[in-house]
Amino acid sequence: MAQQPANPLAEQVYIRIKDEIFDFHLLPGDRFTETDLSLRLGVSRTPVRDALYRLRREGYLEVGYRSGWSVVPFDFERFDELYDLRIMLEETAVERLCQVEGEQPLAGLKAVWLVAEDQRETDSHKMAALDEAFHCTLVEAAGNREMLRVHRELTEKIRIIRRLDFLKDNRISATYDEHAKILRLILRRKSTEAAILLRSHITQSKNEVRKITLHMLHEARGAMQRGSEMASAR
Amino acid sequence: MAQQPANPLAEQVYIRIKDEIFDFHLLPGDRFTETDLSLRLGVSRTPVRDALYRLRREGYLEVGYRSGWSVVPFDFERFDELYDLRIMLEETAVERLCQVEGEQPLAGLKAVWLVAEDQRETDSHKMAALDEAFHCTLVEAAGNREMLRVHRELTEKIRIIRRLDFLKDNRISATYDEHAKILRLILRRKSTEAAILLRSHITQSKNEVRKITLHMLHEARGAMQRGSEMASAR
DNA sequence: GAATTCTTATTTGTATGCAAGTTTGTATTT
DNA sequence: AAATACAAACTTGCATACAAATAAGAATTC
Repeated sequence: MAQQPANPLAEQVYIRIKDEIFDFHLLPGDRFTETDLSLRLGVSRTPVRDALYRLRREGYLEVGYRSGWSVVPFDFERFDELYDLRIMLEETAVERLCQVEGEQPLAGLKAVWLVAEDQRETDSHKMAALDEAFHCTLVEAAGNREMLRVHRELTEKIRIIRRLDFLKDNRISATYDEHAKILRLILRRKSTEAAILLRSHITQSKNEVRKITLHMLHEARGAMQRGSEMASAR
Repeated sequence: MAQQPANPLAEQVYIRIKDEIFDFHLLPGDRFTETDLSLRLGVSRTPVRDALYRLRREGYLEVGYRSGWSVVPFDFERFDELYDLRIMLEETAVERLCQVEGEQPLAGLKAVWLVAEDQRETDSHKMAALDEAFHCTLVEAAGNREMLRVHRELTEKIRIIRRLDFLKDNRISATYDEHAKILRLILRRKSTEAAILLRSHITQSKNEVRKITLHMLHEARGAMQRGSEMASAR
């Protein structure tokens, strides 16, 4: 019943390459060719090309005219701008949620974030996923599909550095506290306060990310790989 | 010196098909195949496919698994949501522009919009282009490239109906008046008033668009075609 | 006559072939 | 020894060939 994706192979290749970028197997600046990939993945160049061009349009890769592909280097200014866009989208979402009459569609969030301390998640990977889900749900509940689409794309693009944020565990508990506060404010329709808190919450993440240097990236690379080895070993 | 686009043929095909959609040569619901297009345009299926998949990702086309392509039908709710997204982006831009110290980078706009009545543009095509440029410039001047990118994509997506707005010529003079007011408010750093006026200005366009029925679309098709014939005949 | 099944033609997804242009390594020259 | 010129190998962009799945139509059955 689940309808087949448009071109299955290209989709798989897309996910695979993106994962390799996010797991820092493919590092910013790395160069490779279409033939490399098609041999390594065991498919022809056609689906590989489809996936590569998609990733190019999304800003992850660049291609030189007959001179190969490369992973685009990190651009921290761009991340800053994405965070600002994110603040704008989520603030708008929160304001709309506070104006909504009747029950707000945020029941799922309560079950995750309004829990006792010993119920909290500690794994940084899972925490990153929960954090994403929290913010996406806010935007989704606001009911504008285009804003949701933009927010989703944006979320994908900052995921690579957002994951690094949760490697410090004080960030995990801080996130729990702030999410809980924001959620309570929304449920009580304190629009302005919720928006202010949300803005400072995201700004904090943004500032944490600023501190991330290339040195930290390499440290993180190790952590990520150990993490995924552990994950795949169970 | 102008660097070659990544794949020239695919790019041309992309522009061509998009134009055909916007000029209502390809109507919502129309079906076609890759081979059709490749024969009609005289290129192979490869660049055609590249272009089609790009248009699909942008929401203009859909493809059935081994059963051909079709132009997606109009979704007026989606247009509404795009207009709301647009309001949010431009309001933010205006607020930022009012906070900027020193000279604002809006000199170009003054020359276009703060002119005597007899200097005003009357052609609906050119008017639509000027209107687009006005709003894009606002966002661009605010300095966030990601917001600008989203705004550009959005502008592309509503262009198809925005053009219809200026077929009524009272909309042209109203637009001139409102743009002039907004611009003056920004230059005088009246942030709140500028934002309010901008919001109502865009909302008006949004409401005009709501009135557009499929019947109007067909009328407009004639006008568009006559327009482009006249344009190409001189 | 209507519904159903099977066959055939159509359509996209994937693989491969070819050509134009770039890069890289080598040989030659100064 | 350094720089330059040249050639061969690569790399992408586009075209074409093939395969799998779908849709449409004809034949058949009730």
